[in-house]
Amino acid sequence: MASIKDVAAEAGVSVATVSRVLNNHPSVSDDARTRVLAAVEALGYRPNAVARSLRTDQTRTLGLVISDVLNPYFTELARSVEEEARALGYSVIIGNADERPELQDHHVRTLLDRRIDGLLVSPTDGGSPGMLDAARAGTPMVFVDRWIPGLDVPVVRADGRAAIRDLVAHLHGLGHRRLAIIAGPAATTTGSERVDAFRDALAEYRIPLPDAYIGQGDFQAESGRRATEGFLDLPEPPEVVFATDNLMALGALDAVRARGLRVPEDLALAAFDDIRWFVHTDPPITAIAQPTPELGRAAVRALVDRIEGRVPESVTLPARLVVRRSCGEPGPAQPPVPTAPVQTVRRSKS
Amino acid sequence: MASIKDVAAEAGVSVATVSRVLNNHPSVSDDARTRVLAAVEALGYRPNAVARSLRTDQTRTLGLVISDVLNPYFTELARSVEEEARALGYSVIIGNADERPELQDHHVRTLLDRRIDGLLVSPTDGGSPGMLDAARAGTPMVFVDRWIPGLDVPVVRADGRAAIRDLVAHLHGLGHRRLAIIAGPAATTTGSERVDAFRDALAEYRIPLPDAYIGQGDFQAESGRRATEGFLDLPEPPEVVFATDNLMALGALDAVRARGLRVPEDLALAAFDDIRWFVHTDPPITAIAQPTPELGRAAVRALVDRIEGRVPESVTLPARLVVRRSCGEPGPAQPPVPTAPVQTVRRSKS
DNA sequence: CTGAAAGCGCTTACAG
DNA sequence: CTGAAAGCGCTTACAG
Repeated sequence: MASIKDVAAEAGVSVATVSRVLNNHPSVSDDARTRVLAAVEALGYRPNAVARSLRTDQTRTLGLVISDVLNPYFTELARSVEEEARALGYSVIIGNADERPELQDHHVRTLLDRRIDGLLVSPTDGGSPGMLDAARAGTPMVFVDRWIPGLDVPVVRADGRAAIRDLVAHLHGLGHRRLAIIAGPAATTTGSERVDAFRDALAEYRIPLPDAYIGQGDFQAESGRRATEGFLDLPEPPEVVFATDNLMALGALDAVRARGLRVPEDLALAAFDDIRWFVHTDPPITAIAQPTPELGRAAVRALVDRIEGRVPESVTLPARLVVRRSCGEPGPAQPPVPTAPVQTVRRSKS
Repeated sequence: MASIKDVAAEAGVSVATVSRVLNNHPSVSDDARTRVLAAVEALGYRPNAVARSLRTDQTRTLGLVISDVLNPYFTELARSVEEEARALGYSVIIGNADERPELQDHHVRTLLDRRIDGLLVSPTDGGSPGMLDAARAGTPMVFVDRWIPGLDVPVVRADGRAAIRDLVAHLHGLGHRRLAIIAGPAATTTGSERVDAFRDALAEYRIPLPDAYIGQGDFQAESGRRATEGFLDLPEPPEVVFATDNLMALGALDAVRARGLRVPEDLALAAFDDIRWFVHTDPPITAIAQPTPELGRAAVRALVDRIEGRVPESVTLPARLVVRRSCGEPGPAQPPVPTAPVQTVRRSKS
């Protein structure tokens, strides 16, 4: 592979001059510039980013550590992150933690070893050692979606409280009184917040949330299946299950189907996080949608602000309820529904 | 951030010695080793991967350029690639081409600038300039899923021909005679192969595949929607549509639903690529499943073989038909189906 | 405007 | 077993 030396030789100038034209330094004669460019072209020269990074102490690379690539929510997030980063002149390296703290730490460490300029994280837990070290070491960092309380790190996320209130109002209006939830890990903010918001909203209707109606999940499908089976085995099973992410909703569907039961007749279902397939599931699933691409973009902007010496801002965007048919909503006569118009309920004020 | 010099000073040895213990070089005294390790611990030292890469001329990093991260097939592929790479001591950087050749080239170039040790690609087209340059420049490379003919690059992929024959036999057995297909871009191998295989299989039943029954898609949902609308507008619409990837199948479902029609009564649907949601769609979708994780692993092994001086092998694995209910298969009385056992049809011999 | 030189943080023959 | 030194490919004061 041609190096800057080869280009310099070919152009008959010093490597300093080559470097200058490559970096658009103003003080280069037109003549030198022309010859360098010709040499670059002739040799198909491409600067070695590794050498440049070592010298300049910046990689123009962002690390993104997400909890699970197979979760469409995170995939969409990753995509918007890469897009915005590219627009700002950065590359992004994704690390998939698979909801495993040790794997998350592995990626944080690897990313730091590569001297990424900043780190975007949606932590898998309450704060693994590597994570905490990174934050304390002063690595530019921003949390997206999930975060770790008590750290001085900006957070970009969606607020689901209002949408969860809307959901509970919706379910109550449909006549449901026994409502259960499949929670994510309590160590994650989204794990605990969604349960809290759900409990608070139920309280407004004086409906309790007994422990038996709280299924402990880990944001993966299998845990949603298990939790749902647990609910169905109860002497008095719930009428509705609220799965706090789309994969656990998938698991819940698996469980219901495995018993030969039906949604929503035998058990209604709602999910946090909306995905395109929810329109076509049997039945279409009522869900809470996050403004995912906006979150990704805002997170990148905050991180780049921090990296480039500006003051980063935390951002909270509203989530919204999307009503479909999985909670026993009235609709066109069964079976299979034609055009199911998507109703959107705006978040209630405050 | 502590450098190797700091560690050397702290341990009272030269940087050479520090480097040796870090790289497990045998000739280091126990005493020196102990002191270096203690210094490393005390300073929380982590070697700078950028500097190491510059010096050793290897990054222990693989590039993976996929056509679309939002496609669950590629997400699953990416996950298994990262997993296998990690097991072999490599990191992977993913580039998402979004089915756009220029974006693909951008990523190939960026990855090469970073001096990745090898490149795994599922090309978006017949071969963008950057792609071709990389192959010719001698970058260790392996194609996964899609490939570019005429290049001396190993290919790891699934063979869908047998499964497509099985599918056509299945559809014919169900009484369907007017069969349409939504193709991917002709410039991609998977785009053209699936149509060819479909046409050949139809020919065995003396069923023609008129141009009007070939919808031109681009592997994205929107194109599946458009193609399906085109079919429905035909004076004699097809009885079945075979979408050659899962996103175009999603688009097809959107189109059918938008007209207030039903699958499979008004139009049957089958898809290439199986995803977990197909079990729960209305109706559950008959699809051709690829051994995706195995493909990812085999591709990494081939690439690492190539990088480490061994001889890489091309690998072709069979895809298989998974029969569900979207093609008018007989099943438990409508509506909503309880336990839908997944039948698997093994690939026919030859 | 231009070049010689230093230096980023490592690794690795080479000499002892 | 150990250290001094060269060098990977760049960038950037510094001097001219």
